[in-house]
Amino acid sequence: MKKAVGFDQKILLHQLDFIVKEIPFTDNRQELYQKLEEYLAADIAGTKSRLNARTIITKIWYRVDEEYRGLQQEGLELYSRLNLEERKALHWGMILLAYPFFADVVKELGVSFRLQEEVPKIQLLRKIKSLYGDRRRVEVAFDAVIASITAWGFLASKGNGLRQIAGDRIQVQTSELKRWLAEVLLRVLAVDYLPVETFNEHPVLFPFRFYSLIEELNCSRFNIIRQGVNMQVVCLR
DNA sequence: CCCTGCACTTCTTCGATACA
DNA sequence: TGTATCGAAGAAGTGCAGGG
Repeated sequence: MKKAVGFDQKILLHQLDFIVKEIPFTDNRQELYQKLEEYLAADIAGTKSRLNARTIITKIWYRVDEEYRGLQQEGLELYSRLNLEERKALHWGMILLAYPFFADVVKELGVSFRLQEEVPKIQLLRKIKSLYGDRRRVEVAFDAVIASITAWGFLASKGNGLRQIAGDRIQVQTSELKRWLAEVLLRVLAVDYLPVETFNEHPVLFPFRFYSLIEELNCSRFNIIRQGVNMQVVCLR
């Protein structure tokens, strides 16, 4: 059982913002890597660590899997029209697609936060290790994910516990973003359909909240199917 | 002392180029 | 046109320093 983890460095939002802004103005890979290298030099002193961070950042937004190219393009276009908070949701979605490890960690966080306000870090790590193996690597990556989410303002550490920053669930209002995130969720979970309520409550998206999602999903992109008396299911067309 | 975060080293994969 | 080779980039593994 050796699943890839990959996400092993703390990543900051402004670094992700940077690459999103640069991609449209950059012709080739080398040029982009060069720009990113210079930009990261301000944050990260060690050469190798900087390369690691660059690897992660480019995997999220630039070296996107073939099957997610559409979502990537759409994301890049959406970016400039969103406010700071909603941009976080955009980055979040792209990371979920790029790093299953990240998705697993935030899912466990989301699940735990449903039950309790504060989650012991050790307990969470144990759970992740059960999925990825008991390796030092898993610890390093786990910390990287936690540190990143904390830096983005979603988490606070308190002793050995992690708590969600209360009342700070980001409201996703932009219609296109709601649809975009809905598709991301379907892809990340690798399912064809989901009950409507699930979108708002899914642990993988625990820092975000959608309003009046049903209207948004009633569009050319999705099919809404009624199942039984009061169950509606959403699937991609 | 140990834990945490950062950095360095090693192994693997991928892609470009050259040559048959 | 197909394949061998080589270098660059990615991912994992290991080491180490600083702070509690």
